[in-house]
Amino acid sequence: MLLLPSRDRQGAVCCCYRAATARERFSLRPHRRFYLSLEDDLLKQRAARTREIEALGYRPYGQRFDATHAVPDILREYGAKTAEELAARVDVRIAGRVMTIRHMGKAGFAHVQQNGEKLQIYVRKDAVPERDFALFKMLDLGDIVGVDGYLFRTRTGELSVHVEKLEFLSKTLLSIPEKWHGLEDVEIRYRQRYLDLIANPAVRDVFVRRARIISSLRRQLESRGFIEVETPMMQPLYGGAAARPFVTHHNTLDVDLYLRIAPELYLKRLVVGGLERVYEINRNFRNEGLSTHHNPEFTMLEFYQAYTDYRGLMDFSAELLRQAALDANGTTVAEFEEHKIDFASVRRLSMREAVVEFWTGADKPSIDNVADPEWLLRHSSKATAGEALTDLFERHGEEKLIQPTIIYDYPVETSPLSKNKPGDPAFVERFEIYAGGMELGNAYTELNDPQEQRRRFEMQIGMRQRGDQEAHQMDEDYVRALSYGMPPTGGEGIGIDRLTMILTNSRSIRDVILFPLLRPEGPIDLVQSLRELDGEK
RNA sequence: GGGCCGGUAGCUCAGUAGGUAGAGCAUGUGCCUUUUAAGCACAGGGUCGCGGGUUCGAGUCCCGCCCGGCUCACCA
Repeated sequence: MLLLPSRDRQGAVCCCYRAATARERFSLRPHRRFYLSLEDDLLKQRAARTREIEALGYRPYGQRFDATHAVPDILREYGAKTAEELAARVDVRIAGRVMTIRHMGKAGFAHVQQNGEKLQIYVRKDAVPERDFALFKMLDLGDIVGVDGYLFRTRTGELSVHVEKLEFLSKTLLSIPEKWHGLEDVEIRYRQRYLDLIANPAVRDVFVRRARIISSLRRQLESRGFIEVETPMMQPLYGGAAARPFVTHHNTLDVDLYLRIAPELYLKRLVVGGLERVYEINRNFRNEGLSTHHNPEFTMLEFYQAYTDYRGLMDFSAELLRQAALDANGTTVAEFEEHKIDFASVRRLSMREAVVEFWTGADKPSIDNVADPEWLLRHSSKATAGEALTDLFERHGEEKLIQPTIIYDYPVETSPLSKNKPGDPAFVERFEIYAGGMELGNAYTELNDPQEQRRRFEMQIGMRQRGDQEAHQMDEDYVRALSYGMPPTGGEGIGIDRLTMILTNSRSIRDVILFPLLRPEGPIDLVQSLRELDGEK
């Protein structure tokens, strides 16, 4: 009886978590058919109306409709034209979803929405075939129609289509959200994103801008000779990041596989093979908590460029971000929460400098302090000086990095795949990009010495044996690939979701992912209602 | 996983002190040929997230559970 989620979760427990029998499930919901809820009522009305539409000779689920314009095109092209300018008749043929209807006896107005924008149509009895006016009178909010007519301005000045022919293209059986407040229930917005997109044009805009960001990055990489590749998402060994994986199973091979936590090790194998500039934009999966900044599947751009190093990537990253901001928003300045974040330039600080600069509280350290292992270990509970420095940076610096900032030179302990800094073996040539208080990207000069890589993996295995579940595993094939010689290479990953958050002023990562991960919803009960309607025909 | 907040009509929300469950939009019927949150009249629509308890009586108080949001922890 309830077609929308957000209530009656008990059934969900029953069917999803306890494997109840059909009889148990039925007995839990004994009242279901004794009530005639409003929504069942609406469903019945609309099913009946579907048959009436058919009786008038229209197909309730329509057919091809070749429009002359999309609604946004008309608004752009004719939005500024006066009534006099429109007097020279402009014929249009448009399609869209009916969002409002105002009937006035022998005439009426409606707004038709397409691609997130609305255009008013005016239907009067003496201007359309009799059958079309009968159809107009039985339209429901949410139906999809096509119209032929000409543009005019109403007495109140709104650009509208004076309809001469009405076509029916698709029936809605369920009610669309209310016109004034739209859809605000966050849970329904995420679960039924299609309703969110219909009701909230700003949501559509976020995803349009997300697409522009991705195509901007692709265009920039392609223009510099990078080629796009796809590497395995199901991997027998997972690696390239510190994270816990999702596990799955292949039946025929009878092997467990991991959903990748990063594509890194495969992309570098390709660099070994001579694909000197490669990139991949796709999903990573990490079996960890959810938050406003974390979704278990998220989109990363990773790219590798042979014969450069992390310094080269710093310059390139700054340009990539600047241009992506420009392509998404037409300006390098992004309004994010209460900040104006300017991607025109990117500040650079070493991690040690950042700890000093952003230190909160008394006894601010000196650069010499943060380079002193003993001092570091006194100020953190971590086991090694390197981990202590990272810990202090995360506690003091990270959230203050609002403007785009590169933090460089990381301790070796947390970076098993990066090349050492010459003359400072405790550090590696690595940087991360921060903006809006979030980590956006991570890059380094790739470690290409197979002996050193073997030692790093062994160090990680030691950490794993001491209980670090996220420490890297030994990947012997990767060491073998490096043993054939990988050119000196710089590699980088950029979190597309987070970049999109900043460039679309979205507080939560769920607002930039079309279908963020949620717990499965309870019974929907629509199929049963539809089955009953089918029987009543 | 911890803390805080929320779940009442299709949608957006009220709900007083524990005493017969409300509004606007949407829906149905009638009127209305340039309206625009169109208007007027009448009508229908609720397992108050689920279960248990206290009580003569629970949307309201207590306990447990489900779902969501924020936040902390972990992470990018």
